[in-house]
Amino acid sequence: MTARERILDTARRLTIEAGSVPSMDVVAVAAGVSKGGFTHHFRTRAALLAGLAEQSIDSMDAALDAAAATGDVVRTWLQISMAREESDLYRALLMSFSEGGTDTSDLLRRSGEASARWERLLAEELGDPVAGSVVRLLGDGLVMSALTGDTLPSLEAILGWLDTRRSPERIHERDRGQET
Amino acid sequence: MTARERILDTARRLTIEAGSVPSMDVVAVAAGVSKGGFTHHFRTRAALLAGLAEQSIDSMDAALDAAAATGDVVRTWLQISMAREESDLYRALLMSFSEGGTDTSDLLRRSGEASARWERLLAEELGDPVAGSVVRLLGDGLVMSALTGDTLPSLEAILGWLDTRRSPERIHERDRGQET
DNA sequence: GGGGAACGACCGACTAGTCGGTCGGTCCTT
DNA sequence: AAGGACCGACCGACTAGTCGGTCGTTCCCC
Repeated sequence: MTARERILDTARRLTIEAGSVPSMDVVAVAAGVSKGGFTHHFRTRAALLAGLAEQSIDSMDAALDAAAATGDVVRTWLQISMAREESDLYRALLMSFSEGGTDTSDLLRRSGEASARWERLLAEELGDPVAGSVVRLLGDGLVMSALTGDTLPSLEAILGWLDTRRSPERIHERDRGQET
Repeated sequence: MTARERILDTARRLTIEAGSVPSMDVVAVAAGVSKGGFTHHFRTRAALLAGLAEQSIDSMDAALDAAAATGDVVRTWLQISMAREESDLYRALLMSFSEGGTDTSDLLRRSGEASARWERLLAEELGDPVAGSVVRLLGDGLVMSALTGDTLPSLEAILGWLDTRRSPERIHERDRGQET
């Protein structure tokens, strides 16, 4: 495991634990690397944020692309959005992006592009652009409200509510599962 | 207008403009008050955040309570969630709450209680607890995703999508408007 | 009713610490 | 010996919070 990977993994873990991306010094110490060693791999804080974001977006892309093959995009999207770790990381990253100071405009842009990509997958599976937007926003809402520790409805309850929204033939198609 | 109100209003404006709650010094200068005068009214940063949160939650409570009288809770909730200023302020506040350091646990608690209150109003109007949760989360998602500047569906599109989800007699009831 | 004590509002310099970032240097590999 | 990986002391900007002090007002007692 290279030092860069070690730094990135440590930063990810600390971010999830703390709820916000820690300072460069803290990450460096926790990763067992000197300040100089840290800046050798991540010249600026924005570079660290970009690394974390790339890691996160890539894994989400992979999960949703795989789910698209079996018609499970909606379930996967909501499932990941409800996962504690993913929520904390994603929220902390978005928070850091809007911190004043370091230029994070292209991070926000890339994050927005990823959201649009995922929304497209959702819309395709649901056969309705508005439904795609709604479910995508629903996931973002799950991430957001995990912060205040609200009691959330179960994944199955949400999926059930969504299913009654769909036309009968689509429900039937879904019930047949992955045999298509 | 008292100095305290001036500080609070200035902090609110700067927060919306910057996307995050500015430092105490910045707020003090912008409000035309000295550092000492500032701390006289807000002893700690957490006190400032609490002031902003109270202001925000109170206005939301007032709007939704008024909407409940005319059966417009869902529309009002989504409308406010889509409003630029409200989104920016609400997001910035939640972000500040999870900043490490100052004790903001009761701020998060109060925010969570407010969310639960609003979700109850939504569920009552929709006649379904799961639908109430979903719409509440939808609003949170709108707030969240306003950060990345995504193109959002129109309010009418979302309301239309939600209406087809409701049972026929309820749609009819809604179409008759406020005459009940 | 006049003098002084007490009060709250406000001031601004100061502290102690954290932050992101820089830089000259060392070590190890090829 | 050359270059990438890594080291750690250092810098300046900024942060939240403290503290001693200055006003104008009010209230009380003689």
